Amino acid sequence: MSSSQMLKGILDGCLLGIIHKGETYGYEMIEKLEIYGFRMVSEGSIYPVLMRLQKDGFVHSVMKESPSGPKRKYYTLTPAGEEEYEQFKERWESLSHSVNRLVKEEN
Amino acid sequence: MSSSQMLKGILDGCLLGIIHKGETYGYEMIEKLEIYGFRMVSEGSIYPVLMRLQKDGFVHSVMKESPSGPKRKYYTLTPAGEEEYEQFKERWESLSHSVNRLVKEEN
DNA sequence: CATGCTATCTTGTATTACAAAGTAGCAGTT
DNA sequence: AACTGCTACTTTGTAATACAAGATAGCATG
Repeated sequence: MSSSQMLKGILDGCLLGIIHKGETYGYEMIEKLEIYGFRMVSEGSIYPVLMRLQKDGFVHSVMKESPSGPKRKYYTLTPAGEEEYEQFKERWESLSHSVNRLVKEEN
Repeated sequence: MSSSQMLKGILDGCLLGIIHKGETYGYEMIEKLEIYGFRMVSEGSIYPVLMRLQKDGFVHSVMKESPSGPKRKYYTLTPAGEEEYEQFKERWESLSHSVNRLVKEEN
């Protein structure tokens, strides 16, 4: 039972959420996740997720020049991605309420 | 991205929580999970978890007669199990706050 | 030209939820 | 007695997926 196991099935929804807030690229998403409090989400975790999201038609990507450094792959949500994000939020609401009822219940 | 993936790393903590509330057995835990709102957590999910928890020394089990039906394996938390449950709650707090910041943030 | 930061991708591994199937006890009905 | 359905636990195989580790490469600064 580790923290990383708890991320399963949540990470992809969180990435949809971050892209939903505005076009962004992989490397920057890692920094944003850290700001939200996610500890040590590594590149090896998110790049495969981004590719899966694209394969499933939830995101669209464009290569753009960086003002300094290598090119960046910027992601945006497709309509299907917006819909998927809405569904993720509902699933998260349901799950987190269940866990909180259990964990915070007095007795 | 399915609901079942979101359970990963959470189910074992929830089982610790249910046992923490009082001695109980596998079949009954499934019913209790349903009451808390967990949808369709099947036997094939929880029995392997219970065996892992026992192997790791977090729970102790005793076979007892049922007033009707086959014998039941009743579980209780060991001190290490109580400690593990406390740590799970902290990890859950941290993770759920991070996700909620992301998901509920206005922008 | 060497170092370090930025940026992406790939491979292999470990974890784990779950479907499916099996075993078996007991109660009530036919 | 045989059948049906509920209770109760176990095992096997599969699919999903987070992540470590490593590879590749552009750019800037000293």
